[in-house]
Amino acid sequence: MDNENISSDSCPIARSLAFAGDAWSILILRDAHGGLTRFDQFRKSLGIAPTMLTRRLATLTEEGLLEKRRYSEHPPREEYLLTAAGRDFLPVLFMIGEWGRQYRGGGKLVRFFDAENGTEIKAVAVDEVTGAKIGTRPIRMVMPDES
Amino acid sequence: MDNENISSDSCPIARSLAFAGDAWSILILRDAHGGLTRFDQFRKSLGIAPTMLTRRLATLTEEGLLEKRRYSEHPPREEYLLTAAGRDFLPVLFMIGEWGRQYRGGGKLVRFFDAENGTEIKAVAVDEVTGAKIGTRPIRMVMPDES
DNA sequence: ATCGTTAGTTTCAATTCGATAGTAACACTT
DNA sequence: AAGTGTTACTATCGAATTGAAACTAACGAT
Repeated sequence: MDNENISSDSCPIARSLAFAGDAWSILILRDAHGGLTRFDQFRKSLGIAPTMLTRRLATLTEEGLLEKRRYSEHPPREEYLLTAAGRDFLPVLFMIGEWGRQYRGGGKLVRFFDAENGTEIKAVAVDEVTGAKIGTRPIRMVMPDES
Repeated sequence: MDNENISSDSCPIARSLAFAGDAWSILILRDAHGGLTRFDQFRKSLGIAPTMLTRRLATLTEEGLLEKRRYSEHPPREEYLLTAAGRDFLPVLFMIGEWGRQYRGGGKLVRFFDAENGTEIKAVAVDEVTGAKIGTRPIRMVMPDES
């Protein structure tokens, strides 16, 4: 998909997708948010081929969503921790999840609760300024000028 | 990525990704939200190979995010319109965009404004119940029981 | 000394992707 | 009437990516 050109695109969605535009990366991020840090934990959780996992972890690390930390010198062992950029991906995960819950919700699904007051979390995207749900008010798109 | 098994997964994220887990699909959805409806509009906007586009449009249609509508009988011509499920994908697009804006924001970016009051839209994900931003409060995950 | 664990690499076949060219069904122009 | 343009594709084929399986390195435990 020629990620080089897309990264210089003026669309922030395209730019995000240039690195995390595949399902494995997003699933790795999901698991990282769930607390997994190690190669084998990801491998077992995802059933991913080790070649894929190596490459995806490397990309996510290069792109600054994960960072490698050595947790043992002998033998040398690394674990992968979320960076701030990786943690800030959580809202994306929740919105993807919310869509899936609504439109692919058959059978049993994992559920998330607010740990403090016990209510089930229902993620919605709102405009921080108006407080309105995204999609409920007309939107005007402004292209950057060429200057 | 064996979408069959993943669709029966208990994770709503995995289920969403089983169909829209590739960058082209998401970009098509983005353009559909931007008002594009026809094959050639998508092709030119995305620079996608027609083979890919045919396949992606077919998948998105099968999965119920787009619907095909005949807009001309002679010659037979179809256009692709967003369904309710497709429109409800907008929050996902906005959150992906917001992440890109924050972490891949160099250079000029498209911007979105509330058409009514002119303020720039800043999409944030919140828990509809508590009103708190997603990620600012501890979360408890509950697996579905096996019964 | 052998087994198990962790984090990979190597190899290779199968699938998918992307680019290019071609097709079908018309409308429009000359 | 013939040629050109538009739209929505399909066909073909080489290149790149993916997935499965086996193997390796560096230990620690028994």
